[in-house]
Amino acid sequence: MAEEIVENRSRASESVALEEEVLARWRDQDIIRRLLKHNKGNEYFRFLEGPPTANAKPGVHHIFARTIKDTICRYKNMKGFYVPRMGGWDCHGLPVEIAVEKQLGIENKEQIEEYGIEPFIKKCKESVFTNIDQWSEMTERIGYVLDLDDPYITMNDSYIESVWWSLKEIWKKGLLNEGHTIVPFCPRCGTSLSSHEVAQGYKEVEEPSIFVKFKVIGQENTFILAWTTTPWTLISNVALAVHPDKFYVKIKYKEQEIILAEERAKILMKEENYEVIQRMMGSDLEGVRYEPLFDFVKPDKPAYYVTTAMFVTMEDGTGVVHTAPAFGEDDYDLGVRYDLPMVQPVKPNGTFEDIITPWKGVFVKDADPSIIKDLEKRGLLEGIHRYAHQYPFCWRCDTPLLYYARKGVYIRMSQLRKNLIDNNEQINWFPPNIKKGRFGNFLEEVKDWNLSRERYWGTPLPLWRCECGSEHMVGSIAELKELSAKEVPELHRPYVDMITFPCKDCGKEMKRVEYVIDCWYDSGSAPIASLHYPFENKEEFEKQFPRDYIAEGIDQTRGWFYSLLAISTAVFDKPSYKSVICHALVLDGEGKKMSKSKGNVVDPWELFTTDGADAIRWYLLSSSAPWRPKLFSIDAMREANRSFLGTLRNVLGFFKTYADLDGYKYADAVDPSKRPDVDRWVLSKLNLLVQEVTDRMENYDLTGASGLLNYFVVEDLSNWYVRVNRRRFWGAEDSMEKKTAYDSLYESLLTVAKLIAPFAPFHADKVYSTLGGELDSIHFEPYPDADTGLIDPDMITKMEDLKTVVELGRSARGAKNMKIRQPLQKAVVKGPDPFGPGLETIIRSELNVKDIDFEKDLSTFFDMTADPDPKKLGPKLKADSGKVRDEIMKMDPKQLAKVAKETGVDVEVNGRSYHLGEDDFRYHEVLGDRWTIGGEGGEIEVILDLHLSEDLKQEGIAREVVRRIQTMRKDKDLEYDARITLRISGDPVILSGVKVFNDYIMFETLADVLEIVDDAVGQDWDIDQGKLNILISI
RNA sequence: GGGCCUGUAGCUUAGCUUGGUGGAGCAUCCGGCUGAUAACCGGAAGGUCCCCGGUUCAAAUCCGGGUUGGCCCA
Repeated sequence: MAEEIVENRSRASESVALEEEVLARWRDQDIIRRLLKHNKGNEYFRFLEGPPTANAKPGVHHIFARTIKDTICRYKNMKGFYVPRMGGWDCHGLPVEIAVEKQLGIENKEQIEEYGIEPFIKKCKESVFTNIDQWSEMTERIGYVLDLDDPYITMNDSYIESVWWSLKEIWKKGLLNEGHTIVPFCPRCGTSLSSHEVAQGYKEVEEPSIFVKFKVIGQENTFILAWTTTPWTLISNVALAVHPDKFYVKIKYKEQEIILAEERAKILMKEENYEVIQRMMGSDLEGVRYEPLFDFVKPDKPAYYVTTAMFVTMEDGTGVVHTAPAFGEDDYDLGVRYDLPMVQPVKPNGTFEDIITPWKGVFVKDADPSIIKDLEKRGLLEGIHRYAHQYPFCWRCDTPLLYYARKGVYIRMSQLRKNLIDNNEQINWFPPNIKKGRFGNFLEEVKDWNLSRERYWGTPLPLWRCECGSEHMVGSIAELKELSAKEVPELHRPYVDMITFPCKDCGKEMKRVEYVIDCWYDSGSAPIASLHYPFENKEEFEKQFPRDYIAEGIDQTRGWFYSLLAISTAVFDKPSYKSVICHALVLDGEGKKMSKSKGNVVDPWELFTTDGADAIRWYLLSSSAPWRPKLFSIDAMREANRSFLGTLRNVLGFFKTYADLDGYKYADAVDPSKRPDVDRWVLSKLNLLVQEVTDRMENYDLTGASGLLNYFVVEDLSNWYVRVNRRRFWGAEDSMEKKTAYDSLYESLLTVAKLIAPFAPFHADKVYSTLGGELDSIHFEPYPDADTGLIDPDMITKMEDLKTVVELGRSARGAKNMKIRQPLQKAVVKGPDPFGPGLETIIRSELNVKDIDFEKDLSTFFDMTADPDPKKLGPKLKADSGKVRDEIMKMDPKQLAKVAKETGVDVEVNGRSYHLGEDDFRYHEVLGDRWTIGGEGGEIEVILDLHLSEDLKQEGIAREVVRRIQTMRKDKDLEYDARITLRISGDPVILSGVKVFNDYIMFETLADVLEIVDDAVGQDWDIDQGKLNILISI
């Protein structure tokens, strides 16, 4: 076990050493910066980096995202495109504020104001880049080509200025409004929460839910029954809502007449007796007026009547929903539709206003029991139930959240719904189902975008307002300067709040509306603001819009993917990106989310020092499609490293070992048509690979491409081409065989290196430099083009058949326990046409046979056998059949078949004699004892001749001896080309083999002398054929 | 609570669009090969294709319900 770990380490550290060497070279030669300019002047491939927040450490999932981005961009760069890759940092937002609050030991807005906005945002600014060094180092270490020298930074004034410009564009189109929105609000912290924060705080709670009776005006003793889980909102009730298309009933119940939904009546009243007086549609109830439950607040608009709404469900309650527009989103929307008054008698700290005399100053939820009691006393309560449901709590202080109507500024995205959907049509989604599914569905129901945040650290909303109601949206720094005639030190709060200017309508002072904006708007503006458009880079912006490609986690569907599309639709009515890869999260080995509290987080830095970046990159891209969740297993990653990168390094090592010995340089390559069949095969496969990989890459199919590359490197190149051609590299003298082998292997390695360069940039560059690449880095090379003229489909088919033949031959040997080291005389192959002398050599050496025959019919190798057919014997012989059968089975089955066919068989049992004819037997074909078969019954069959002549036996011994000598050479760490002297003693049978194959043994083991002695004093060996002792000296 | 995705050998996964005897790799065991490779080759063993129901001559595959894990939303 311990050994295994050491092995894995050393294997992995080979990778790390290689990468560190390449990294050092990249640093020396400034490769990354040069790549950023590579192909400048050519056509653009327009990529956009989604800005991470640099105040948290990068994790494995960030490496995943960056690998996906980098691989596509590197590919396009090699394909000849100029690929600008500007880095970006997302700086604003509540998470930053919260981090600073923690640092300062404060936790609400009052405390921030006490501390001072100016020092507070200074702290925010500092905190933003807490971990920027880690991000930069990670980016460099994984080889992500990204411009970190000149990134876009969402908190810079130039960036903010472009954001302001876009907001003014939207404002000019009349798409920016102020109005109420219902927001989740923590009464204790005094702030609304972002949806992300709310999502963290859902808990299952059990609360009282009550059935309340609303007295109908103008109908004696008649009530509408409604249901609520928040009794405290009844004080703010202004309407009831019913479903327009459902049936409602008026029933007689306990001497009163009650109106509720028919479906609900059946469920709620099933144990009781009630009589239906009247049946009607919900829409029939619209406009019915009722008496308010409470009269603390006098509404300023008509209220207290029945409305209709589609959101009313029959899942629970009575099918009648009590409506308080100030305290629920559905309620609010309904209020807008019916122009209902907004009754809001609750203070921001969650207590009732003084006008609610009985409960003034009481926290609303605490007032519930007493409100219930009050209703009960007045006979308006019909029942109380315990009701369990999910309710949000403040994730920081555990206070139940309240939904409040708050004023806010929003973009009317609902008005742009059709544009969003049309623009989405032009986007190429990976995986494709996101387009119509998750994202498309979201667009179908898109809501207005609540842009405003009552916070401090964010892009300030550039809206100034005068008390006369006049508004002005500022679209640039220059405009602000001109209006105010003041210098603006920076665009953040509180500085920007101090800027005022006279109202053009009334001359009074205009003040900024003190919101900052949602930070998703910041990052969604990146295509515009990263270039400081339209103040600078107009031409560059036009060249880069829309972007060709972005890639982020699937959690960004309603985040960045949406904000990008929303802003470009609102400003330009165009999508801002054409293709997008949504990748899934990286989970731990058990499929659980990685989190610090679970302690299952994989530290990227550890992986960099143990396994290296290419291993992580390759594993993440090749294991499954990017949108499949990655169950990150270090073992699986090591396996990917071992099998792919390890094999590649090894093939390269093999090439280098012999190329150095022979002083081989790639020059004057032999024309492929003049190379051996096996070379033309590998070049066929290579060029096919180029074609197929390119096809996958063009379709953003990184996993498909990596699978093809893996197969070629491991199976075709290493396990087949190198394996079957090893001897061509060993030969001492220069030959055409050898030259072409080098040429073909060199070309294969170089092309493969270029193909994998986007995936495993370090290994690719190492292969390139080892092969003597001319440029400073492989990454400046063009991506290979397939030479389709070299693709020979017949050759590919032939080789597939040949491999099958070898496989079946080995299987045939295995069936009879015949070692491959023992040469056999003949293989007989059925199925394919002859392969030709070149390829047949491969079969001869792989199967260790002297001859190969191709036959159409193998029946001559089979003998006919027979056994009695029990179905025939039974009916004929009855009780004796078993005994007759036993008797016949004593005979040789081959002889039996012959006799049965010729004369029939006579048997005597218990004194009775029987004659069995030809038809009483079943016949079988069995292979003769001399042969062994692989693939019997298949399309291709291989038969091997097991007969061993004296010669073959002796050669078998010779090969055993060679094998032992080679093992000893290896153990002694001899140089590959070291010459040796051999002294061998042993059993006579062994020595006779050695004598006959003296020259062969010397040639194979690079021996200058081979002496047979009486008693060699080297190593003892015990092989199948006998014992021997071998002494090697130099 | 809702929407989307997901579940296949001990582990990682292919197959699902278009129904027809589930296929790899790793790990295990037996055997073989080896002067590039702790690699490789032959063989064995290992499956409730998450569960239940439906459609069908036939379901891993299509449909419905449930469930696991994930994401998004509430």
